[in-house]
Amino acid sequence: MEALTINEAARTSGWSPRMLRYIEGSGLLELPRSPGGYRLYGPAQLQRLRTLRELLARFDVGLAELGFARRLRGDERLRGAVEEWFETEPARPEHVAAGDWLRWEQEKHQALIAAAADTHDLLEAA
Amino acid sequence: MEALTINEAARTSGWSPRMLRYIEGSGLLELPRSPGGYRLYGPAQLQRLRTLRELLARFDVGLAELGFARRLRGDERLRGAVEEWFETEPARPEHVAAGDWLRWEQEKHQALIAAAADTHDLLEAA
DNA sequence: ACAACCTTGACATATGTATGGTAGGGTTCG
DNA sequence: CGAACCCTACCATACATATGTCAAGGTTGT
Repeated sequence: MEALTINEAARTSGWSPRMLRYIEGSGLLELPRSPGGYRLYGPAQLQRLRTLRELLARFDVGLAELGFARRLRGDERLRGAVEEWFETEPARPEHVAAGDWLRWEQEKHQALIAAAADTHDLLEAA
Repeated sequence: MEALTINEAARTSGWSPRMLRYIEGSGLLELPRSPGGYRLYGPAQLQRLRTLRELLARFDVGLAELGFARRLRGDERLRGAVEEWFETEPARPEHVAAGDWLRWEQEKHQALIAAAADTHDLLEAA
């Protein structure tokens, strides 16, 4: 046996066996299995588990959040949508006159104008 | 009044007033306030709220996850650490001999070698 | 074969996320 | 001024995350 089984891996990685299974289930770590189905932890996996621990502790991040980061990396469209959302400048220049405000906003992202129609109405009514 | 107050914004954005406050608190949306402290929703904010809704629904993402994406964008070091973690190739080439396996791993990321010492011992003992 | 270890699945709990209320007290604006 | 609306601060709930533990049954290695 060249690789460690789950309890040995737990001792050397700092995670509990329970969490090692949980982490695998979360998709953050792929593990080879023995013919009988035992999870096998080699140096590569152990290293990842240790750095994972360090990473989560150092930045106070959760496994779920890392899972989302993973999604972001893998899903081009998700990443694009998120990027686009953040890129939309939320700051309103103070020197824009109240009357020009709406137009100024609408000119920024034509693709989003449609949904803004009712807002326009509501604003007019106010 | 050129901007909407929270209940009006709720009606046009699809979020409940409660959630509008929650979203502001989550840091995903900054809002100007009236002199008396009322949250003010202009077209920019309303647009963002609508696209936010769309984004979360379309990809089944939560506000907390978006919050993490925000952190990733803003925190260079976090992003680097996460990137590095994911970049570490978890795949082990099958043609690496058992004896060379550890060395092969260790050569990959020198900064991480220290923590691997006990693993080495455990592996030797096995 | 047998002791020691692993697997999956289920139950349990503490904390966090996402929402909805309510109460006491200020703000707006006609 | 007064009705209508907003604010902050709680309480409450349903589901998710993170973890522990236990039971019934299969795997390993000597």
